[in-house]
Order: sequence, then C-alpha cells, then structure tokens
Amino acid sequence: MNTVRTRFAPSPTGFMHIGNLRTALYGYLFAKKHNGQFILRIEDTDQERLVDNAVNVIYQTLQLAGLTHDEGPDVGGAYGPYTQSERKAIYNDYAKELIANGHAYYCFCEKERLESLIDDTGNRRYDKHCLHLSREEISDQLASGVPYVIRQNVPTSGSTTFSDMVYGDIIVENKELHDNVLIKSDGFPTYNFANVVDDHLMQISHVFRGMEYLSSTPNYNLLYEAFGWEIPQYVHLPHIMRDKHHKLSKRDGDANFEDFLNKGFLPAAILNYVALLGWNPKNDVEKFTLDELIAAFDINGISKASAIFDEVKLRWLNSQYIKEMPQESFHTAALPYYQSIATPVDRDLLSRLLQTRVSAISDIPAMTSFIDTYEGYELALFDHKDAKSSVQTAKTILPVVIAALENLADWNNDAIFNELSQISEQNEVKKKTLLWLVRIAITGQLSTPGGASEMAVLIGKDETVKRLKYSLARL
RNA sequence: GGCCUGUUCGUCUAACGGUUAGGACGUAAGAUUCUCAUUCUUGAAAUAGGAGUUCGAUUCUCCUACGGGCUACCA
Repeated sequence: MNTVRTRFAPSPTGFMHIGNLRTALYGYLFAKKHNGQFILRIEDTDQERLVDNAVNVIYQTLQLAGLTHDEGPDVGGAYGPYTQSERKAIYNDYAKELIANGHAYYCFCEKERLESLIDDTGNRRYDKHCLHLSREEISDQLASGVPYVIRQNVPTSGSTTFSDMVYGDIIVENKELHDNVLIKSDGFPTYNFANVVDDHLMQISHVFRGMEYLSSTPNYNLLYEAFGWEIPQYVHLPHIMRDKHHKLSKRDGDANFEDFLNKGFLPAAILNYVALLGWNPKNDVEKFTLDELIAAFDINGISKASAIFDEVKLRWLNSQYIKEMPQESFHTAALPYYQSIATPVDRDLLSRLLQTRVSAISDIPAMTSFIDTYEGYELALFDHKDAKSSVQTAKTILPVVIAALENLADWNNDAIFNELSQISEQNEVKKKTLLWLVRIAITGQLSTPGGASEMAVLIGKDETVKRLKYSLARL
C-alpha cells in the first residue's frame, strides 16, 4: 500500500464548525492509524468570503483538539504552498493543459445569456455554446480583454462510475453532469478544480469530506481522467444534524467548536463524542483517548445515515472526563468561574465538592449562586417526597438545629454531621429528612455543591446560623 | 422537477440470511448515599410500509412513503 496521506481543507470563513472538526478528526485518525501524514490546506479561493483571523482559528482549534498536522501553511512541507491563493498560477497552467487536450474550454458568456438558459423547471444547464467558438473568435475575445471563465467539457453520453469507501459504487449518467466552471473570471479556481489539482499534487491518497460532495464526484473523476492522474480513495461522511430536518449550522449559534468550549465542555470530550457520531468501534466502548481512537478507527465503522447531535449525551461524556481529571486540573479549570463569587469561601473545598457533581464546568455559577444571593428562595423546596420532608417538618425541627449548632464549638464537617445525626436520632426524624431540610434552609437551592454539613462548613458558622433563623422565620 | 443518497428504541448505534434484535445516553422503578449528585440493580422502549428471492429476512431485490444532499463564477 502506498503512503496514506489525508488532508483537512477548510475555508477560512469563521469559526470551526463541529462537522468540519469531525471531518478533520477522521482524516487525522485514518492517516495516523496507517502511519501516514495529515495535511492542512487552506482553501481561500473565494475572495469574497474571507474572514480576518479565520486561519488562526483553524490553527488554534487543531492544536486544542490535538490534531497536529504534518504539513501546512504554518509548518511547511514538501508540497507547498499550502494556501490555495498562493497557488493561483498552478491552477491556470493545469487549466490550459485541459484546454489543449479538449477537456476544457474558454467561455465568454455573459450573465444574461446564462440566465436565459434556465428551463421551465427552474434549472440551468450550460449549452456548451462557447465550446463551438472558432480558434479566431477565441483569440479575438482574449486579445480584447473580454472576461472569461474556463469550463470543464464533460461528455454528453456514457456514464461515469466512482467508488466511495462508505457509500460504495455509484454510477451517474454523463448527460446529468454540468460543464462546471474550473477557473473563475477573477482568475481564481473554483473549489472543485483546485481540489483535484491540489489533492493530486499533494499526493493525497484518501479524500475525507462531507457527503454534499457526493454529487460532484463524477466531475472530479472526469478531471482526473482528463489529466491521466490516479484517482484517490473517497470517504464521504454523513452529515451531523441539529434535528431531523436541519444540519447543525452556524446560524444556530452553537455549532462551533468554540461555542462548546465556552459551554464548559472539554476538548477531549467533544472530540470523543463527535468521533462516535457517524462512526462506531464495533464494540461497546464509549470513552476513547485520541490515541485509542487512532488504534480503533476503521472506515468500516462509518455509517451512511446522518446523525443528530445530542448535547445531553455530550454532557454525560463530559462529566466522565471531569471526574477523571486530577484535582488540581479541575481546580485550575474552575477558577475563572469563581471570579463572580463575592463572598470569600474555601475554593479548594468548593472544587473538591464540585468535581463530582458538575457535568460541564460552566455549570458552576448556577450551582454556587447561593453563596452570594440567597434570600427569597422557593419554600416549596422543603417539600420533597423521597426525603419525606415538608415545610411542616422544617418548622418543627429547625429550632432544635439552630440551638444545637449555635453552641457547637468545633466547626468542621465531622462535628456538624455528628451533631445533626444526633438530632435526627433524638427527635425521630430520618437523617435524610433532616439533612435535606438543613441543606435547603441554608442554601435555598435544589442542587448544591455538597450536602448539608459540607455547605455549612463552606459558608461558615455565623452565616449558617443566620440563614437557619432567616428560613425558620419565613415558614 | 431531475439526479444522488439515506431510513433499527426519543437519541447515538450493534447485529454484514438463522439472536429472546445487543449496548450507550436519556427515561421509569428500586438499593446505597450527607442533595434530585455519584455508584449499583431492574424495567419500558426500535427493524418506515408493501411486494418479492429464500427453508428462513433488520440483513438481498423492487416499489411506495418520508428525510437529506446536489442542481452557482460557494465550498
């Protein structure tokens, strides 16, 4: 087998879409699995859609995800340049070669004429008008500077077959194909053309891309054949959907890698989750490091149907990653979220408690808001079926708790817990009930970083007693 | 409209002619527990519909329905 070379070829149009990230991931995994190279190529041929700094976003994302490329604009390589706008002359030379051997031709048609070609079903198919121009007509037009494009000359009969490693063999009638534009009037190549030329020159062995390109693949093959080049292996990937009808899109504001980072998801968890969307390892393993993914990856496991992105499952996976983090790492990651907490509390304790109860780091503010703001919580929180707790039980037992804790000398977790346990025994209130009541009374929150005694330690004795009295007064 | 492509629990998916159709998330019930967290146990939950091929179809073929993609001087 020849060397495996895959490439990730994004357009620098903004943030990194999660679907693109998966495409990059699969290409990376496949290359590394086969000791090959993973190449980054920037496809900036659409000068109108360029976005400042977008290339840096691509570098940063790849780096955060751990998908290091062996060749690319920033790291160089033997097949550069790796930015398409710097390869303009190359494409034009190859387009001329195609014109010379009859597989492409100059087209001088104006927009108006093109639009007159629209048929009654609303479709447009170029009629090869300029293919029939005489040699003189062409050189006249070129000499007088008439704007032109270069079009692919596809056969009008026969059929083209291509093979995809995911979707299998696909046959398309050539008469269904269009004479696509190869070189635009601004001199830049179209995506379709630049791709073929670059994938060949960069010796890409396997082309990983979204399945939206399935329909244009016959045109690609015709191009490869016109050049006499070897056709790469195609690996078309199903889409990632937001729901049954919509692709996960930038418009929804949450389809970018960065958006998920901001929501408190770990890069490794995102990557792990996304790897499993549209691919399965043929066993029941759900959690993979990048290296494990490399070892397990196999094109056979790629599915044909599109997959709906489920953030709930991502949260679960992310929580698994959080639990496995070293304590210090979690603490460091959580620190920024403590900024907004005004009351001084033991942050190390907070981190220790939080780590097992948070599924995304960004959950922290909601879970800790009671530290600063507490008054006016819902009294209904006292009513809890499982804990057999109610406002009524709170009313009777809280005075006992206040009296006991007010006189407690040692303010630490064990002391508080023992004290509360005793109260529960002496007053025939279930421990679970009592702890529930106390926790609600001092936090006013359904979900807290820890249990009653832990929360009491966190906010301190004075505040605990103060809050217990406040709660009792409200009942 | 034409062409391409897809369809297994709510979701991600396994089973590449023979299984009580498996796993995971979520969900329900229960146990443990200093929270509804964690952990553990158990349960409910799917082959889009119809023809065929076959001793036997989730699996192969065809039709229908319903998705998605393409049909640009965007990628």
